[in-house]
Amino acid sequence: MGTQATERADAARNRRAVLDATERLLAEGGGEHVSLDRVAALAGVGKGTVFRRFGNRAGLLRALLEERSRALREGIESGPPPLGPGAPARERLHAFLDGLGAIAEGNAVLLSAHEQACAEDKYDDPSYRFWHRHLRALFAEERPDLDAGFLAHAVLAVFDGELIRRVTPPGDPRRFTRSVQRMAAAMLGQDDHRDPPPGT
Amino acid sequence: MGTQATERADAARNRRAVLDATERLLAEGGGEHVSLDRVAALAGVGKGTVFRRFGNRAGLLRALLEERSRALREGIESGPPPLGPGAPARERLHAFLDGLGAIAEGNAVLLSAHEQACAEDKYDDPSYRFWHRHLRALFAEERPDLDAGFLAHAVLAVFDGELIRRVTPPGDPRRFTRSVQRMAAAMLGQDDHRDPPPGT
DNA sequence: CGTTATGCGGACTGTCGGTCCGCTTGAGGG
DNA sequence: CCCTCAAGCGGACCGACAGTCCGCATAACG
Repeated sequence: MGTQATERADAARNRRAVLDATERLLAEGGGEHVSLDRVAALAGVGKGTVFRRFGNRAGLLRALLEERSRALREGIESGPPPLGPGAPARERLHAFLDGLGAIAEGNAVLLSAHEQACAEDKYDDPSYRFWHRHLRALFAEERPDLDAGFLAHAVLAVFDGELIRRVTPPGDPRRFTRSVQRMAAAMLGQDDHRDPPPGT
Repeated sequence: MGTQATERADAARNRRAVLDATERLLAEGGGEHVSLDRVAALAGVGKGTVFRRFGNRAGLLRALLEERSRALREGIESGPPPLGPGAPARERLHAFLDGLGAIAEGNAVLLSAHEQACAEDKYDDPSYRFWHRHLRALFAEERPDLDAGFLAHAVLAVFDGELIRRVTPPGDPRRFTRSVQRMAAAMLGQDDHRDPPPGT
């Protein structure tokens, strides 16, 4: 990704211009009227260029989303704990949801647009699969008795742009993230972030 | 709903024809190419008729969905326990998810199409709001310490047509429902469907 | 059977995602 | 410095679709 091995200078420039234009349109109007015509016009390139670079509408939005989440992905794979490997599953889960929640809260409109565009092949999206694998592994480690794969889908299902907008009151931008974290904790069991239960 | 106070006979006939045609198109091809042109053609009516009756694409799909879920809704409001009023929250929750899960499993394609069409005003849909209110009340009753409203959204978020298709293996059509029920039980706490905890 | 307003149909419009192909231009070798 | 040529560009073009509109048909009723 990023810059291809051999990418002509103008191609790279256009790539950025298109991405920036998309971002601006998303920020200005509601995400719904981000048509590819408009993106191309605002970026000052032809429509064909957009398609050659990103394949289709979904690809364009996905590229933007991946740009936003690359750091989180790398942090999970090889960063320091508690996000990266090494911390207990509960803490990694908390850290992961904190990071993903922040991205989602800051890009709710982009998220909606992407969901819309991806129709329903979003479950094949590499990013989705990565988050899902990670969550599944964490759940499986902590609660081998539950269906970790399903719980992972359930947690991700809540990352819906419109829902995030609805549950985020003005003046408390991290409320969504906290709700998700508490829900995930509830799924794992009562002992939220306290010591192990007294039953042992 | 149903039949308006004064509805001309041909109007009622067309209404049914359109609904049936939509159903057939949904069943045959994948839900994506259920264009209103096609629905009108198959129903043997003009396009204008479809729009006059249902307002728009989303309205058409919603009408079909409401038809499918009317019985469940009535059962919740005034049917016998455990679905209707009177049973403990845990049991009502289980019964509700059983009913809603059955509808969702049997109408996954319709569900996808509806999500697609509703873009993101699905949270204003009367049906959605009804399910949400019900769930929220049940959660609040059992776990007043958690954010019942958010949990209700989280449970409903999982009712996604494409997800249902993905997690439903051939030969186990109720697997999705069971997964949802177990997840909801986990949200409420360990004592799944057993007797009250020994702490009392 | 006459009257009327309710409902009908399908041509029409505007927009969008996506394709295609002739032209331009960056980049490297002579 | 210029020549070559493929990588890249742009925007005309296409088909499909949601939604509108208005002249016409007909159900309902006395």
